[in-house]
Amino acid sequence: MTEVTDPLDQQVWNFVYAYDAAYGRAAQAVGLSAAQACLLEHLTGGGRSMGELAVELLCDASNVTQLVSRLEARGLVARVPDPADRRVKRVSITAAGHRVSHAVRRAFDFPSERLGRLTEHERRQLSELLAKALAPG
Amino acid sequence: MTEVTDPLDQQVWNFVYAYDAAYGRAAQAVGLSAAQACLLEHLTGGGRSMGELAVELLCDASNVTQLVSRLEARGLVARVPDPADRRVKRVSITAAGHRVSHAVRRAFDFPSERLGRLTEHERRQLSELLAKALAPG
DNA sequence: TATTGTTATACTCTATAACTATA
DNA sequence: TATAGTTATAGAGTATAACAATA
Repeated sequence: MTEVTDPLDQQVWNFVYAYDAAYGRAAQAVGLSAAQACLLEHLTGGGRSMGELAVELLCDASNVTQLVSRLEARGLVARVPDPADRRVKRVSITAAGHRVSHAVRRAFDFPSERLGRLTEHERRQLSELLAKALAPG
Repeated sequence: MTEVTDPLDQQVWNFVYAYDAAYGRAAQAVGLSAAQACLLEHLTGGGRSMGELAVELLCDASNVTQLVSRLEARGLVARVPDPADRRVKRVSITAAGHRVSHAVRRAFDFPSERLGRLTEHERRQLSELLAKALAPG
């Protein structure tokens, strides 16, 4: 039986495969799992509650509890009860967490090695194509 | 501290995030994990040895043993010793495995929902950009 | 002796259900 | 009573090291 796959679909698959592999290697080089690096990345834009993290990471709250606990044990994030509603825990990245997060970015060579091959014009083209594909609706 | 991220890098991150999430949902809809669906997908082009699968899936051979065992227990793949070298096990997809694999493809809506928004011209453009980014060397 | 694959083990990821604390 | 988060638990993904079978 022959599997008929659209050539572009296959290319996108390969692209995502390479991207994911590169990100996993970058996280591993710094001693993190991809899930841990991803959570840390989400905190670089500012603190989040546990529930917000669960929504952003598309996973269950109980999973966030464990991920945060492991990162907290390594001093990369801190959990602080929200004064306004003491059920809520605000998670923030520590200075050490920032250093590790930056190290992941430096080790993540996909953007520079792959996207860096494109000219400015090509990058703008790609940006417009991705925007159209991802647009809501 | 402000995180400065190139807009294209961010878009590519979002694109890959959406792609991975969509693939995970497609696999789950058929009762497979993403890793299992991925392994099955790799067999649709023909049989592989355990070692070949480990190389293609970028993981350890002991991991392939477990993934294949679970798929075999559900009748989706078959393990046959290679007559020429009886250390080697050839893994092939069964008829049931093909049906499940096709179901994953049908449930995987990212290509149609997202890439399908692009015109033929845009798809060709995207194909060329990805080819340039992924070219070996 | 070298190679292919498996087993034993351990850790992480992930979800469900039951629980605690707070609102 | 409802909500935020945790704990207990279980299944799956993953790797390392030790092992068996074959070459």
